[in-house]
Amino acid sequence: MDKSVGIAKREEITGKLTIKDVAESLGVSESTVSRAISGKGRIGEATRKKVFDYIEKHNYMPGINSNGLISGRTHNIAWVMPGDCDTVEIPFFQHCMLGLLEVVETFSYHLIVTVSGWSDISHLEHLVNNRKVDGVVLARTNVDDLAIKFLKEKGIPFLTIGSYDDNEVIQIDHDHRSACEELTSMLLLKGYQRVGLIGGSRKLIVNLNRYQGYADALTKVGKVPNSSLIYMDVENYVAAEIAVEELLRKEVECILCMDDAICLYVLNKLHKEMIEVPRHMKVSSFYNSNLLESHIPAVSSIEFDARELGRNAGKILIDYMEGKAVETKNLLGYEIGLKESTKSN
Amino acid sequence: MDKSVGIAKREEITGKLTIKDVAESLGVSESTVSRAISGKGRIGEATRKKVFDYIEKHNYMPGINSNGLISGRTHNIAWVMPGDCDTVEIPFFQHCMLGLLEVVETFSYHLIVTVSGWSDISHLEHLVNNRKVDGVVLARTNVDDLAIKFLKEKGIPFLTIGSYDDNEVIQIDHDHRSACEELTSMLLLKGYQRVGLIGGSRKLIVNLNRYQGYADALTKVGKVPNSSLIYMDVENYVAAEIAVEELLRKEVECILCMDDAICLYVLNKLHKEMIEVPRHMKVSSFYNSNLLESHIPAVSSIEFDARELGRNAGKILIDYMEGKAVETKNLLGYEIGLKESTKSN
DNA sequence: CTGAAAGCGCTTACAG
DNA sequence: CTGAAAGCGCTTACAG
Repeated sequence: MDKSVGIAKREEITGKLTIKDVAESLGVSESTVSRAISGKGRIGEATRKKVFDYIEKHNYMPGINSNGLISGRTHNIAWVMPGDCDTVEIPFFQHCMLGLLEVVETFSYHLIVTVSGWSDISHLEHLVNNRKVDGVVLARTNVDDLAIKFLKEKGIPFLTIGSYDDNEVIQIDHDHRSACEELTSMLLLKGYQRVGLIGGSRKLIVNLNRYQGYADALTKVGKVPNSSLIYMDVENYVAAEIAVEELLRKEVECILCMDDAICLYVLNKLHKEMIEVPRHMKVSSFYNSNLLESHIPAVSSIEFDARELGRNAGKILIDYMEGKAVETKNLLGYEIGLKESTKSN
Repeated sequence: MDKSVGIAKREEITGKLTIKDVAESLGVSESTVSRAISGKGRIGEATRKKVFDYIEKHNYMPGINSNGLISGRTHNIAWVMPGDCDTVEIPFFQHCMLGLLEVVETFSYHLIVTVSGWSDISHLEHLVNNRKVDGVVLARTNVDDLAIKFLKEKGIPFLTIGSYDDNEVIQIDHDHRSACEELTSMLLLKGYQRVGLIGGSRKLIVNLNRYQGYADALTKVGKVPNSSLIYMDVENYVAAEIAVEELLRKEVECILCMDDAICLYVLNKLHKEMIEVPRHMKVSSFYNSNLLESHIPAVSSIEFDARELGRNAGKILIDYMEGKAVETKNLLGYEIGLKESTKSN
């Protein structure tokens, strides 16, 4: 077998055709070529065809930079993900991005990805300050979000995936609060009296909303959230394990998990403790990623369409950038999937 | 509660500061300002400071388009994912992209994402033809890859994640062939005589490589791959179910799955059939995503570092774009994780 | 319908 | 050390 290893070195820069070259070769003016290509302004059909044939044959392509210089636009949109996203968020962001990409590309925009941290938004700043983008989509909203503050100050069009308590910022989100309320209510209705909650970081607004939904459901039936059954800021297996141990001791009948990563921890811990689901403990998740896709028993959870969310986000932002009036608060629906894991005995 | 809904409409375009404005306000020439900012050419320290103070205070930022016009570069790199990527690939691509992003941003490039399909590479074409990018990274290699053909023809620097049988294309990949060979060999060594293989699409080069590795291992011990125990192009649950049924009938002792999505299907089917793993059947995967992360029993598989792959990809491409000589074939290592699912009884 | 000219915001030899 | 001028590749009034 020939296992020769190759070495590549870049030689010349491909000599790119300019509008001037085309004009000269064709014996017309640059303006004419420009008009032929853009289709703007009056232009003779014959000339038009001549130009088209030529650029087709010689593979002329307009330089985006020149156009950008003139229009002052880049036709780029930034997609800003958290750099520290965890297991559950990865597929969510990916689907969301794919949906966003779909509509953004339909409108001839391109998508520049970047990451930002809790306290470090330097990449976003670079992108915005260097005017590399016309608009920005934030993939997540945090409490006291630096990126939002920065973007507001800059006055650049932007939209957040996730809610934010500011009527001036354009935002789109699934209705986590209602969804969690509804799911919790259903469980309460099934007669489960003692329901524990294990949730993630309270720096994420989505978790705050999920908590609210849970609390709303309790309030509706005249209960008050019992803080001794609530564990927030659970972000790793150990924390989840401890929460489960304590909830077990407190003899809850059902454990609500704020997302699938937590739910996975919980299910593993219960398995370890030989607690059978749903026979001895009901379990439900507030977010349906693919993590639990094939878990046996199937886990009850709320189903959201991340891709559709991304599509909507793109549409709204582009509308806004093009001067249309858009609503600042946009909420998308969900579905509740009651499965095996919460079945009554 | 105040539930007023907001409406946003974009008003004026923020009046952006140009180098001319700065020059006039400071009573110096544009060239001077330019030199102060770029640091190129001789410039008085006093002037330099004056300019810096001013742009700091008034928040002047250079227009990327102008610079691009002059340099002919965009400082953008394209990240091209398949639009149809499945469950296993999503976290892989995400991690890979994050690694790529890391190094690309270090070198002051930005990353433009786009998708391409089997037969539709129009978005990539648009990006390249409009000179929006200086280089391209292909996230996956297909058999008869249209994108590769297109990029070669264009002469734009690019790199593929995944192998490709062409010594001219710069490529980086995990060593799937060796990895699969090694894992298969280990299983063979454990004494499993009849080993079945269930694999995905043969249009993906990675699957071809994995198959090769499996075949290599058999060859090494003087066996020939038994085609009746090999099921390729298995891309959904039904196909996997059929494959498992047949392998069961053929009394294999062990099932090798080419990736975690297939493996998940297989495990589910075995569970349905009440076949216990590893007691009655050994199961192993050739790729370790997070899909099986918490499966009980833990599943043997090969572990790759997608993020590191992305980082390396970025470094190599940038080196190449900057005129350095780079190897065209780059292979990364892996680890074999033997777990519960392949334990002998 | 087409051309000459000015200009988008910046950089970079070329003179001072 | 600094300025005036030309130019990057294109578009768009303004004349013809």
